[in-house]
Amino acid sequence: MKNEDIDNDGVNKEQIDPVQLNQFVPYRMVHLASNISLALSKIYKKEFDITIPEWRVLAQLAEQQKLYSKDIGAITSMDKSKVSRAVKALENKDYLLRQTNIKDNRAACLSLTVQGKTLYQKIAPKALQWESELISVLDANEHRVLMNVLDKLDKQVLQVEPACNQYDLNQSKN
Amino acid sequence: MKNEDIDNDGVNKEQIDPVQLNQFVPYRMVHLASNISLALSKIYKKEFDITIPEWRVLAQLAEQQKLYSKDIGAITSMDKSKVSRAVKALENKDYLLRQTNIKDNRAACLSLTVQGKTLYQKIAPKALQWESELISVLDANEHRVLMNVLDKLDKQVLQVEPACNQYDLNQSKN
DNA sequence: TTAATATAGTCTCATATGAAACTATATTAC
DNA sequence: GTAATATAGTTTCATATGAGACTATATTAA
Repeated sequence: MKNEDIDNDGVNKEQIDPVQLNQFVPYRMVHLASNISLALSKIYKKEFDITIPEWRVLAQLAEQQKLYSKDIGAITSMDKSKVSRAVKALENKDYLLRQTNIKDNRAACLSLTVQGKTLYQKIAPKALQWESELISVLDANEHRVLMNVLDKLDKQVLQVEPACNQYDLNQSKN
Repeated sequence: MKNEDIDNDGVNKEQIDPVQLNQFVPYRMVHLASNISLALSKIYKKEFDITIPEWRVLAQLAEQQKLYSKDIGAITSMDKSKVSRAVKALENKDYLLRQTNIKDNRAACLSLTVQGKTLYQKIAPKALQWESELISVLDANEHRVLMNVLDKLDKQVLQVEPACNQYDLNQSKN
């Protein structure tokens, strides 16, 4: 044990590292993402009256032309409820067309209407412009490292989680 | 105009850059943060039965000893409703003590109980261990750049947003 | 002192969410 | 063919959220 200091509540101090939230990567990532999400959602909402899930569906369909809800969920990492709601909302606004698959009546092939494509063409430049202003404070190296780090952490976050649920992590500490 | 291709819906293609979500920093950050948040919240919930807002309050009070709700909100970037709920929950579980400020009856000085400090000492090593496993895939340089990038983007995200709300960004494109 | 304003924190309300139940359809096993 | 199982997508339900109304208290202006 590092030292024997006991504070006036009888709790041993300095025994453990304090978690400084400001240097704690999970907090920093979640906090930044929340601000990014908030800023973009305001733009999407105010200027185009769509939500972020709707925007993701729109962007995927603009890129891929035709997709099933299932595929959109897989590509955008949104669960099927979220996709279902976003698709329904876009359809109600006439941005999206469903065509039931003749081979499988459960699934509907989704594509954008002309209005949907037009909307996308209005939003996409703003989204890219917003992103470019955001990352304008990074130099080329920082941007490159960031994208690489995001790739690595995306993979690693899926590896770390189950370990924590199944084993006592402190075992590996001693 | 780059070219004159018109697709069969009459929509001009290749006129605009497509937004590839996988290279779109906002999407990547939000997606990663969501997975991080989900993984950590499962651990906090399963092993300690607390939420992420409660964890943040706990961590701040462990670091600072005594704080007002207002300060915790400011430090952790949580709105007052969220702080209020987290404080109430921690108090109900006897992890936190409120002492009304004699000088100002509106505010309560918050501190951790012995149980609260003990809980923190159990969670903190797990949280740090989880983080260290997460970032174990980064080398020293990547980690350093990441922290620096997070600092820069934290500041910049607050700068970019209002501009988008007030001006047409496309103006600066031409 | 009294009125007007500001502040700390709680509560209400409308909305967003994921998990899981559910419907309808398709596929597989027999 | 029929039963059992799997799948696509919707809906329900319980929970988490932020905005803003609200309560109680404090401060400032007159």
